[in-house]
Amino acid sequence: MRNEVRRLRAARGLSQQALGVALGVSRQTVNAIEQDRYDPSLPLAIRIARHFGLTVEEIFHVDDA
Amino acid sequence: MRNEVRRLRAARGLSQQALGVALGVSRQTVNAIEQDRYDPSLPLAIRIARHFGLTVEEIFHVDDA
DNA sequence: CATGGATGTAAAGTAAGCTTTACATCTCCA
DNA sequence: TGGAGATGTAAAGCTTACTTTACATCCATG
Repeated sequence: MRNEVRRLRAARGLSQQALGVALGVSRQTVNAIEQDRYDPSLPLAIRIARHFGLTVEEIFHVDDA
Repeated sequence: MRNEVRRLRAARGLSQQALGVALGVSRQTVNAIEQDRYDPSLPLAIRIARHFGLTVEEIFHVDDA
């Protein structure tokens, strides 16, 4: 799964740390998601989408199906 | 997190088994999600939403935030 | 130069998502 | 009546999501 998190975060001038705090996760988690090392849980994905005022599907793109 | 999976599945006359097959998961997984025993992973949530022609946010509702 | 902020990454541990196998209950229908 | 399909649930096992701690690198700026 690819995602737009890095782009959205950078566009707002936030650090990974700051975004992590806003989302209630560690900066390592933000980093891992941005680099596609793993997918966020569903509740975290929904919080991310809300944070950026977008839908989950606008931020997270399934490669295969 | 609450969700509309049972309602949507029943409206289409599908068994948990049939939905599981369509989604690529076991019927126990469908059952557990319908009963809020745990949240689906993000990729599974996206597949569910697609299956029903809805968005993730239309199907999965975060209680708290 | 050196200090600090931002990022990348790794290891160890816990919790959550999902599987298979198995059993129990209920309902419907031949 | 009894067999089948649908559902609920549990245990054991594997993988993934996330944490904390820790260290390394890269820039920018005093």
